Amino acid sequence: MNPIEDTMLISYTLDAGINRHNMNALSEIHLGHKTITFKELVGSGKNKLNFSDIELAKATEYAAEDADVTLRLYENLKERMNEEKLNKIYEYFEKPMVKLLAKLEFNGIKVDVNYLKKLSAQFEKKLKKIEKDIFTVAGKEFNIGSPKQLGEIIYNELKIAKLKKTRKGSLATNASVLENLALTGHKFPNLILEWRQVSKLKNTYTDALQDHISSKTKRVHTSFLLAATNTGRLASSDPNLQNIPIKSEDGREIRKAFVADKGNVLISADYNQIEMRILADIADVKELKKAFKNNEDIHSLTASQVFNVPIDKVNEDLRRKAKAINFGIIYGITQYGLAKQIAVSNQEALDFINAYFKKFPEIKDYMNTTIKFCRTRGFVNNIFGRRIHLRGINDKNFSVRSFQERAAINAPIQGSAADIIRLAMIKLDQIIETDKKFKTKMLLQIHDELIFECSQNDKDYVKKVIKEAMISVSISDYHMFSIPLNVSINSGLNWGEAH
DNA sequence: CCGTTCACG
DNA sequence: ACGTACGTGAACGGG
Repeated sequence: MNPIEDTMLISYTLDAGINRHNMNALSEIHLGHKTITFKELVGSGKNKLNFSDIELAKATEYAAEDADVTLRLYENLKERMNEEKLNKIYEYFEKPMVKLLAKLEFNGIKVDVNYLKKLSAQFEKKLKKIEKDIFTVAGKEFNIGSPKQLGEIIYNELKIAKLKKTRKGSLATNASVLENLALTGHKFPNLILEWRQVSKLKNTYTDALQDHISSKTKRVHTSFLLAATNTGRLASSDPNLQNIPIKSEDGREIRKAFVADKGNVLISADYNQIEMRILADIADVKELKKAFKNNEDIHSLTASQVFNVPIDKVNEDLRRKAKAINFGIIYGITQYGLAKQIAVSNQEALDFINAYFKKFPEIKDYMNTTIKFCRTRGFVNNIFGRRIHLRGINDKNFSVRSFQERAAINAPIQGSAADIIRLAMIKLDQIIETDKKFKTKMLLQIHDELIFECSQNDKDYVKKVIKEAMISVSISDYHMFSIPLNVSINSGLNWGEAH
């Protein structure tokens, strides 16, 4: 029995994709009452007061309104939730997360501050060096971090290629544009790309992370947001620990700064290709389901089907392309998107997509059915019955409508994966609270990955239990999976090593 | 405060 | 005829 209720989470369960879920917004929408905001109460800028300095009568009015509005919202939303039969989503997927995430936030994760400082200095040196080269090539000094100034140099001074503009009409200098410019043989674009990467790592990670270390615990404590995404995923902020680098060489170094306490290890447990598995399940894709049951390499299989070559003749390049197609499918593929991603012509991309749908016709059916359903109902469901609303699905603007259609295809897949890992977290939290032999702390969730910390001595048992729990959520009361789940699990003294 | 860019799944 | 692959948050520049 969990007696705590939360209007924000009820609203999220009912209206994800329609509203924001904070009390002020909900009050205006459902009660037609504009609340006193905290900002109005305490002021802003240099006149900003502390809550303790607010006149008692005013503080009372604010606090009483808060309580009144919350109760009225609860009565209002609870009714709708029961009528629409969404109470199970709220009870089983939302409510248990509140206390659980509080524990994750409270636990925090240790970072090696000296190591971060060393990395910062290293990046700084690298930046200075690249900066010098950039100014030499440009023939003058400018703010490399200003896309406006950079665009001027690229298109007006160096005249590397003809103008590319962003949606809003400014000069485009993003990575994909620069990569194309690099093909002209000019060295400038690659210098910028390198500078961008290193400055990103330094500013956003090695420098900023140090400011987030708690002086009390010497650890970093993120905030997990439970009602921020449309799909059921969590989000993380202050700092965001769900986008710590891993893809580049320099980036991976940053993961090593996340360390286990003395005598402990970090454990990382990843669902393998969970979204492709869910696609195979919801779209009932015979070939894919068979492949997952037989533990086959799914991207090689795709390559062999789409490019019509025997599976043992699939080379690295074909596999890479097939992998991009599989990702694209989950995002609601377009020929333009795929063409850009794997650097082929629009026609070739279209041919690949057509070949793909011919081999996996159930996927095309799933897409059509999902969009049709969404057009009439205004929302889609994931495998557990979570609802995601797509407000613009019938918009008369082609671009808006297409965007919503792709989101409608993606939402049940991404959202089912999000709810599967929620179940795993809830299950593991119960084990943590009840199994005296299972001594471990849950630290982070990164969409398809969980990070734990436990004693060196316990790690073998802990890993076994985690893996078993994550894999077995599939045979729960909520949904019978037609495909097995798989989990990779590793441990080490730091996050880089545990991955 | 918005737009651009880029880090992640 | 659209100029997009889905979902996020943070840093920075510039009005």
